[in-house]
Formats: sequence, structure tokens, C-alpha cells
Amino acid sequence: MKNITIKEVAKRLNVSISSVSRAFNDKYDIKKETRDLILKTAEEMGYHPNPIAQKLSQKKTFNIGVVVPEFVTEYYSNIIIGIQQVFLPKGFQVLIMQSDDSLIQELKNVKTLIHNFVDGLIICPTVFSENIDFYLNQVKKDYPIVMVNRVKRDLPINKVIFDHQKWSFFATEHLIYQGYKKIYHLAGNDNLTITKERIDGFKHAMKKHNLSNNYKIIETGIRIEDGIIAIQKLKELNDLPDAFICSNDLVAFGIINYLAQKKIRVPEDIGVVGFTETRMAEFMFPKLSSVKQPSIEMGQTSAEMLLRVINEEEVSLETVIFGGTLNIRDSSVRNRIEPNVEL
Amino acid sequence: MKNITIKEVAKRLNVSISSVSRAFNDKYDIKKETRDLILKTAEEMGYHPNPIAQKLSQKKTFNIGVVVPEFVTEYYSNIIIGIQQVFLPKGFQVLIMQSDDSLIQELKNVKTLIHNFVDGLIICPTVFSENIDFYLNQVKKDYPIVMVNRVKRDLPINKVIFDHQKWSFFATEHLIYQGYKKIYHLAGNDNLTITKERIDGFKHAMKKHNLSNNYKIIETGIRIEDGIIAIQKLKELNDLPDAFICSNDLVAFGIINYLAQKKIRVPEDIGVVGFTETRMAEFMFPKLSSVKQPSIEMGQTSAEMLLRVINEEEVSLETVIFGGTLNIRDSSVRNRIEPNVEL
DNA sequence: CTGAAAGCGCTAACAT
DNA sequence: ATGTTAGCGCTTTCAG
Repeated sequence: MKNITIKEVAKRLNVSISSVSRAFNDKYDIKKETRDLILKTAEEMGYHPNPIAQKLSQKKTFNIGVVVPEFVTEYYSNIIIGIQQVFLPKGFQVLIMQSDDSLIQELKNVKTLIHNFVDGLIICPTVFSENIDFYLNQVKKDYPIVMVNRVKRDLPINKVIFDHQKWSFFATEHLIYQGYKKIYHLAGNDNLTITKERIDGFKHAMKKHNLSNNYKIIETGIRIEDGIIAIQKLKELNDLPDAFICSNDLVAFGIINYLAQKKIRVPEDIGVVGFTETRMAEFMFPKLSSVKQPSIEMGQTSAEMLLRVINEEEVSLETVIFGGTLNIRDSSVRNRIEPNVEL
Repeated sequence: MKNITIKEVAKRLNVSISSVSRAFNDKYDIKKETRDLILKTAEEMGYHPNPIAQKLSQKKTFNIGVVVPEFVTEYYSNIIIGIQQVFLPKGFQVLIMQSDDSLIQELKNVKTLIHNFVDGLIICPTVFSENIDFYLNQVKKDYPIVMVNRVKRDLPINKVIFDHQKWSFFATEHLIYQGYKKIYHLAGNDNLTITKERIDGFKHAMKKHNLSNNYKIIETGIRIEDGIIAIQKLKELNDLPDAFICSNDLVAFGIINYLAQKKIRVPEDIGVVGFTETRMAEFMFPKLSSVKQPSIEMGQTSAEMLLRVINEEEVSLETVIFGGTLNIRDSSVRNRIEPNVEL
């Protein structure tokens, strides 16, 4: 597994190694013919510049680090895909680590990546937490960091987020337009800012339509079983609402399946809306209405932002807030005529 | 973002840089006290060895490359998780690339990784193909490669595979024991060796139970829609079987949902079994019987194998064949008494 | 336009 | 047990 080096190429052509280097970087003065000859010969010899050596002398690693809570759900996989789409063509390598939804692991990952001298970091935090202080501190030291998703709107850090409040509002209002009046919000983890934002949007919509006394907010979780547990409890208490707006599609899936077993009809008896749409939505029975987040685009945008931060001289502070799409399907439609959702 | 170097640590303590290096690698002779002092001071100064420089002088990159067809399904995400569990603690970085189910992209990815001098490669090929020749050639040049999943059993390369034939056989036999007689196999892509192996197992079971004239094998695909399209066609032809054994859980999900819409009961009228179990199986209605592959373990094993290949002097040729679990749930059970599946 | 040479931060022989 | 020094393969300044 011996590799050809710049020296060997130089020797073969009786030129200096600088010339070979120039040929490969072509930002330096070099005669066109010699460059072409060098490139051709190098090609023949199967030479490729050793990226490790390049990195050492350039003082840049051309590695960027990505930390996500997990990547077994589509959402973060898509974010990673978006990030790679931007960075790989630019010659950057993308090191991916997962925190397993653990704050401690997240901090470990970030530190590992920093010690490996990545040129920058994209962090999808597991929850809003004291880790943030560490990240802010790094930013103060000019370490390029972009955060994605679960980040407070007003945090002074470069970030890409989704407008949870607005789209929670839209989803709720959609249910109201469909004639559902008693609506329960099965919310995610209380510690998450996105949970709070969604609750705000939900309450706002209920209030706007004078249904403030007609709702409940139940901290539920984000797994299928969480949805099932929540609705079981409600059923036992004989406290089923007209409609559910769920923390995600998995929870909605749990609800729909439970209701099917109990022979309660969706959407006739109870309406259901998911969030952070997954491919499953389209294929449930009934098909699930859900809020789609442009996850790949969010990944791309965060990558472009990081690239800017890495290359820029002055410090900037950007926040990009994405909107999404409310995909109305069967699980929440019993009234075909509804005012258009204003986007 | 200036980093502290070994030199600065050395100067501060009036020792040589070799001593500092020794302290950090502690395989060299060094007095315990000086080592501790150096480590302590380094810690205070916030020094970490620059991995790029280490790599350059050690002629090893401590990077390994992983190429998967995609990672939006759980299967490959889990394989990646398993790989990381082995490599990260050993100080290796895991570079992940996806081929988007394209042979061309796969080859590109592999070449990119090789040119980046990864110490070894784990390839989950998209289909069996002419790329294989390239890989075999690399192996001949002593390039450490391990292949996972879609690989021919007898290919002379290090590999980790699943015994598709056997578990397809078990799944089929299970359906037969449940009294289903006319069984259709909705198979994956014809080009895949795993498809052929599963077909073999399927046929074998049907033959063993004298049902050789009672089956069909239909190339279907691996997405939910593929399942729906396939069953729609069968329904139009009025050619529904007693049971389906599907290429994966997504296809099975499509089948179950279609049948629900048509008010055809599962498992009473038609039985359904999936493959490569996903978390969804547990939560479908009815719950889906499926063959679980130990994907995380397969990832770990491939990583350990690669580590061995990287470190070993002599060339070895290993193949690990994994078995799985047939998780029998509701979608295929109408007869509670069934001979135990022999494992 | 090209070559020589310093240096990136570290490891590992080789001295002492 | 510790220091000196020659690389690792490349980029980039400086001479010419």
C-alpha cells in the first residue's frame, strides 16, 4: 500500500516539487505546458496529493464536524444529507457523531471534534441546556459553529431553525376549521424550546377562535408507545377530545392505531395531525396530515452558513428561520371546504 | 483560533519535545514524575496533540471509510452505529458516504475515500456489480476492505452477511404451519444476491411442504408504494394468495394498508410477513411478523474484522454469516400452536 | 516561470 | 531517562 509522493513525480520529470505542487494548485505561476505535462504524468503514475500533508501545511483540516442526537429517524438523516451535499463537492469531509440524546455524550462529541481540529461544527443539540454556555464560549473564541433545530430564537449564535410556533398555529387552526373544537396537544419534551414554541402557537390559535377553555396540553414524548400510553390514559378517564395535534408522526401513528383497535373512526370521530412529516404519513390508514419541515434544505443552509463563517473575516451573526408545509391528508379532513392556509 | 503546539509545552517546562511526545504516547521510556508533570501542564495550557501531524508522521490516517447505499432507513443507520461503537473509542474517525443507490456514485465514493488515504473501507454495496472487480483489485493490493450485506457468499473478500436463504425459509415455513398454502413472495430487486438467496429459501420451504405449484415470485421493490402497486395488480387479476412474504417491512406495510382499505382481514384472510424488521413492525395494526437482522451487531463485527485486517500482517479471508430472529406477531398468526422454529 | 528551502506539528531512531 | 534530529508530504516564500 505504498503511495506515490510528490517527490517521485518531480524526479520522474526532472522538475522541482514546487512545480508539481503548483501544477496541482494552479493558483501559482506555472507554464501551461509544464503544468499539463505534470498533471498527465501524475495521472499515469496514479499520484494524488496526500490530503493529510496538505492539511498540515495549510493549517486547515477541511474537516467539519456534525453532531446530531441520532440518525435513525429521517429528520436528522436528511439534515446530514443536506450538509454533505454542500461540503463534499468543496473537498470537505464531514465527520458525523451522534449523541444518543445524551447531553454528556453531546459535549464529549463536540470536544472530540474540536480536538481533532475540525474547521467548524454543526450542532443539532439534544436539548437546550448548560452545554450552550460551552458552545457560546467557543464562539467567543472565534470557533465556527452553527446550530440547527432545537435552539432558542434569541440565542446569539449562528443558527438554522424552524418556525414551530407558526406552523403549530396553522396546524391547530386547520383542525378548528374542520370543526374540531376540543383539541388536545400531545407535546414533546418540556425541556425543548421547540415544544414551548409549538405550545405557544397552539394556544394562540385556540385563543383566536375562542376555544381557550377547550384544550389540554399533555407532555407525551416522541415515540409510538408514548402516543399509545397517552391516549390509553385519556380513554380510561373518559376524556377523549375531538382532535389531537401530536409532537410527531410516530405519536400520531400510535394514536391512529389505538383508535383503530377501539373502532373509533379517524377523521370522523377524532381528527389527528402529526408534525415533522415522515414518509410514513402518506401511507398510514387514514393518511396522516402533518407539518413537513424542509430538512434537507435546512441541512444545506446550515452548511452554507458554516462555510461563510469559516471563510469570513468579520464575525457575523445569522439566523435563518424556515417555514414548512402543512400537508393536509385524510386524518384531519371532514370538511372539504376550508379557508386557504396563509403562508 | 491559534493552537498550542508540542513545542510550547516543551519550552514552558524546559524539556524536549520528545519528552512531551513520550508523555502523551507513554510507550517510550519516561520517568513517571516528568510524565505526570508534562500531562498536567499540557492540560492547563489546553494542549492536545494535533492529529493531522500525528497522522502524517505515523503514515496512518486513523480514518476509516464507510460507504452505504443510503441511511434514511434504520438498517444502514444501525450498521453505522455499530461501526462507530467499535472505531471511535480506538481513536479512529469514521467517514461516512452514501451512494444514493447508484453504482457510479458508489465507485466515486470509494475512490474519494481511498484518495483520502483512509486506513480501510467498509462497503455496503448498492447492488452486486462490476464495481466488485475494482474492489477485488484493491484487495489484491492489500487495501483493507470489508464488505457488508449484499455480497455473494463465495466472493473471495472479507465480508459480513446475513443468511437470507435460511431465514426466508423459516419465514415461509412459519406461514405454512399457520395453514397458509398459496403464498406469494414479493421479492426485491432481481439484481441483488440477497433477493436470489431469499427466493431460494422460499422455494425450498414450499417444495419441502409439497406446495411447489402454489406459489408466485413477483419482483416488487422495496418501497411502500411498490407493495401497493403489486397487490393492486393482483387484485385486478383476482389473484390474491393466502399469504405474502415481503421484501421488507415497508412493502408489508403497503400490503396491510391496502388490505385494510379493501376490508380484507389480516391475518384471518391473508397473512403477511416482512423482512429486515424495523421499529414500525411492532406498531402496525395488526402487528407485523418480520425477520429481524442484528444490524448493529453486523456493523460491529464488520468493524472488528476491518480492524483485524488493518493490523494483521498475513492476509486473511473471513466471512461471518449472521442469523436473525423471526419475530412472530399478529399479521401471520391464526393458529396458535406451531412447531418451534429451529434455529 | 522555476527551483531551493523553510516550516507545518508530530514520531521515532539514534545519541547521550 | 532524556535530548537531538531526521523525516512524514506538502505549501509557500524567497531568489533567481
